Amino acid sequence: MDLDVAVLAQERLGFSALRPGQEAAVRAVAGGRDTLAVLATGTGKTAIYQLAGLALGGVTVVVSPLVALQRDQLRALSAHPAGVEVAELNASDHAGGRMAREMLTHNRPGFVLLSPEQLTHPDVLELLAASRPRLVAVDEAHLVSEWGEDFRPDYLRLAAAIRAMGRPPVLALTATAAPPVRKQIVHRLEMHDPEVVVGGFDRPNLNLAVFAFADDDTKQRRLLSHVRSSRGPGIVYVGTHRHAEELASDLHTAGVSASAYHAGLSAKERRAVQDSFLGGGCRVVVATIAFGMGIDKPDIRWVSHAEAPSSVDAYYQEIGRAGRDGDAADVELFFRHADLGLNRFFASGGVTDEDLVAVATAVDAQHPASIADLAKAAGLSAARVERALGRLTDARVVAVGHQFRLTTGVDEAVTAAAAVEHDRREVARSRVEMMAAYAEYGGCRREWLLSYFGEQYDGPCGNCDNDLAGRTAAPVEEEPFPIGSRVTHRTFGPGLVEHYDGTTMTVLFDRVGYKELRTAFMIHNQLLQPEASA
DNA sequence: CGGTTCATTGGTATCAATGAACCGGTGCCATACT
Repeated sequence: MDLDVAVLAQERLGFSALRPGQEAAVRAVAGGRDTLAVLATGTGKTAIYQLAGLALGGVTVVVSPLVALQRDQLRALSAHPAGVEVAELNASDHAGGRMAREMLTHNRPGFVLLSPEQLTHPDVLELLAASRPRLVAVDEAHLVSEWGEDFRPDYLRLAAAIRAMGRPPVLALTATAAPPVRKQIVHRLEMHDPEVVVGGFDRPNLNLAVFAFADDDTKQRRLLSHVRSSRGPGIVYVGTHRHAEELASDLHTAGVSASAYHAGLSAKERRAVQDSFLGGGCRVVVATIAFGMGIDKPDIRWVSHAEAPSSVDAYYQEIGRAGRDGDAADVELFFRHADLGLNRFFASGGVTDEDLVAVATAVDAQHPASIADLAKAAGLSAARVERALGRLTDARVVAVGHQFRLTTGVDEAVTAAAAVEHDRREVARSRVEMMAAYAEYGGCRREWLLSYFGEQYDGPCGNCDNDLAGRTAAPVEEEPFPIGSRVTHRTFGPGLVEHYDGTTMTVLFDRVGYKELRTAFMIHNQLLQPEASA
């Protein structure tokens, strides 16, 4: 398909230039291909689905995680007179819902913004299916992987909803996704032979540093004085509501303009903190992971972490909010090994074999039509049923149509789903351990982070703490397999060589996640082999 | 996993010490009340 994306952008949206990643992604989608675009914030991801939608014509369905984001996007889309309609569809805006319904019933071209939950309403899905959408765009697509498992399970049912809409091309968009997250997105959205566009992860203006502590009191004191002497707007990420309140209050006492932000606050309070931070009234926000998505403040000068987040992916997402204006910004991790306990706890929670048996049996015997029916039949809470159903869906042993059905026998389904759950837990735990590996790394931190995201970079970068102190990673003794090559381990199975550090190597295994291995041991005992090419 | 809270204990006044139990992050949505 010979589509002049630049001309389309100019004529319909008034854009004079497109970024390289944007053009490649639009071209692929407009040509009818499923596309995963991993592009840095600020690349204009909205423009990608907007242009692709205009090129394909008809209705574009945009799945977006937060009502607040939908509203921002609605504004952005309406700002350019592209000659099509834009409407949101959610529980909090009846007028918007009416607009969307009207647009769909009368078959008018345009964009419909909604949450994954909306697609579980049969009437909404029917309405969308009847309009034969030409494109489904999934924004913040890493959430398919991060939130689908236990928090917002309807992310796991997107594939079924997309099938019900006639399976138009799927465009998944995200700023941060390491290889296993990309794989998970492709798997769960059932993307066929997708075009994968990956832009650069490098953020050269971020100065990376880690301060390590054994003792919590010392860490808290150092953090407090660090923030007191900081300059310009900044964010401190903490692990719990309680810490957010305490630190904000301590800072306030010390004369720093600081506010806490977490999901325990009322919508009104959260709004006030956010507005004050954006407007410059409040200089420091002490926040849990609730804060950040949709916050587009270019001059955030620093981001500090009082506790390590649950993965390097989450860490990179959070520090990525600093220095969007391109000026230097300081990014500091106050690390204590014991703090990983909370993350290990969050990573270990999951689905028991008993739950899988109960749910699989109920699906097989009754072909329930809804989660509520299924919960009643299995004798479990809806939340537990959702989680178990998620593993069965991941294992591809349950079919979702008007009713839930197993595609195999009960025993086989349970075995397959239990294997999925086992691997999921291993991967989640290994992701927590990678956070410690980053904190304890002795060489160029920027090089380490970029290799985590599969990007080649040769340090020193000269602006991380290790480089500035003249520290270097232990020399790599041997490098038997090239970085980025596929290998097979006798027990861990196939994986990707990520990194070498002194006498160890890091491999990302498909089934069990990240492992740090003794390089010499692997070779001597022939535990690792290059993967036989297919 | 690790911290905080709360009840029990001991030995007879208060309270320190011990250990068990509990809790911890993200947001859609619907429904039932003012």
